[in-house]
Amino acid sequence: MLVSSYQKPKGTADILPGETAKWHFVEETARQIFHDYRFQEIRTPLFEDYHVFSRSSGDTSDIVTKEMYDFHDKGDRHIALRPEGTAGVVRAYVENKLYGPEYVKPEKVYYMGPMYRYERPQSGRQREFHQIGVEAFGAESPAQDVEVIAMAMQLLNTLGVKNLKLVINTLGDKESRQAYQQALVEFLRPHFDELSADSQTRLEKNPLRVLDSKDEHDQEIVTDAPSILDYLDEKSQQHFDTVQSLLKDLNIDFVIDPDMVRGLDYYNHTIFEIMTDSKAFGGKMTTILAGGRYNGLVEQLGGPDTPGIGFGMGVERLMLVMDAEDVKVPVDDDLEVYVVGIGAETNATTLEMVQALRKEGVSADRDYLDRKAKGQFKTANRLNAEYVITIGQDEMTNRVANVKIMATGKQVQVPFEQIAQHFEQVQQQLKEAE
RNA sequence: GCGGAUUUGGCGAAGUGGUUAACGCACCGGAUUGUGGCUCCGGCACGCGUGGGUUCGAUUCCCACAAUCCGCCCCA
Repeated sequence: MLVSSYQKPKGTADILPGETAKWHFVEETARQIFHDYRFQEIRTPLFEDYHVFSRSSGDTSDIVTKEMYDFHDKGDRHIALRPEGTAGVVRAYVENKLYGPEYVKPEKVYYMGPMYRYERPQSGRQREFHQIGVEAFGAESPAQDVEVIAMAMQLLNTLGVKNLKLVINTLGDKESRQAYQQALVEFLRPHFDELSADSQTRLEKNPLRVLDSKDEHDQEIVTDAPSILDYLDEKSQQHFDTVQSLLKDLNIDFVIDPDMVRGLDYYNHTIFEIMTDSKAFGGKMTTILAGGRYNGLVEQLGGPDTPGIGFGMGVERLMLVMDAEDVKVPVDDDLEVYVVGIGAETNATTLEMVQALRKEGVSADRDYLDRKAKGQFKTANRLNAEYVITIGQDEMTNRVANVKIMATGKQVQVPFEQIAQHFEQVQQQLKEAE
């Protein structure tokens, strides 16, 4: 036997035929729900100019500084595989001038596909992974925030994920955020020496990140830190209040976590995460979907001042949860008819038979390995065939085949023509004869 | 980037410094020259992650590397 020396790249995964049904289920469910909310699909490149991500995500974010899967191509262009979906979509929105007056606003789009981050693989984390996400451009209204959140909740509910916890926060507008950041730095600076090394760095580069430090002592210090909620200007406060009241109107439960921040720098106003304590992650609260508002990002990437909001969901993580909760995925791999041919002379006839059945819309298959009748029946049984049609010398002569109902073992003779043209009638007759 | 564990056939899993690497499952064939189950019989690793080293001899000892899994950081 030839020993394969090839292995998939670290952190990637093959999605095999047995698993794709689950992917179809997730993707089709998402498409259907997005359709109902009037979001349309957008497809953008898997790679972009490096700066599309570095400028949008923030030069100090971890994604840019250590997780970007980037390289220089033969034309010495600095390319990066997309680490997340929003930046590329915004770039496409701007480049194709989807903000133009001929488009109905808001522009609502969704995407699904692979994302890339250069990091150590572990449970629920790969270098190539998949996200399903949405973006809505052009609406500043809190109702748009709530629509996006409600759609996310409906998606996860429909997919059978239990124990969902919606956590929201606001970062306010630019001014509010700056005022808060200043207050936070002033509060933290006296504690600088007590902070963990990581948080000391964060204080320099992105002070808000100190808030969600995992370090216990950091957490103690942060307990008394000022809250963003006390630094919102009137407009920001009003936006956040309206988001909350609309969520209540829709009976969507949520909690506010004023310490929640985001890994990407472009967010402002409403940010949210949907978490679950599924046993897939050892019962610890884990985020499977996250998003927020990013007013200003479109402008940052060269477009007109345009508000936006969206979310991204990690598909592999979602599926770990679905597995743990034993979500039943509809599988559509049932075989209706297996055609058994006996003897090499039946080769053409059995092929014609399966083709005729397929043209009727019946799923049909046959043997391709020159197996004997017994072997073919075993295969039909393994494939869970509903019917087996047997064709041998006599059948070819008389143009009448044996049709066997595998569940009962009952077998009847049916003319070729009837099978090839009206298999549905054959099925009907067999059922009535039961 | 740091730390831990693991790596024997398609899958699970024994095992030993020395002629043919258990066993189970799955699969293939036969008993039944045209019919699914059971049973019985037979077949199925030029090979024990990769590369070196020690040795008369290595899957078994040593070293390096890789991959996988898990944790930290961070995140979906």
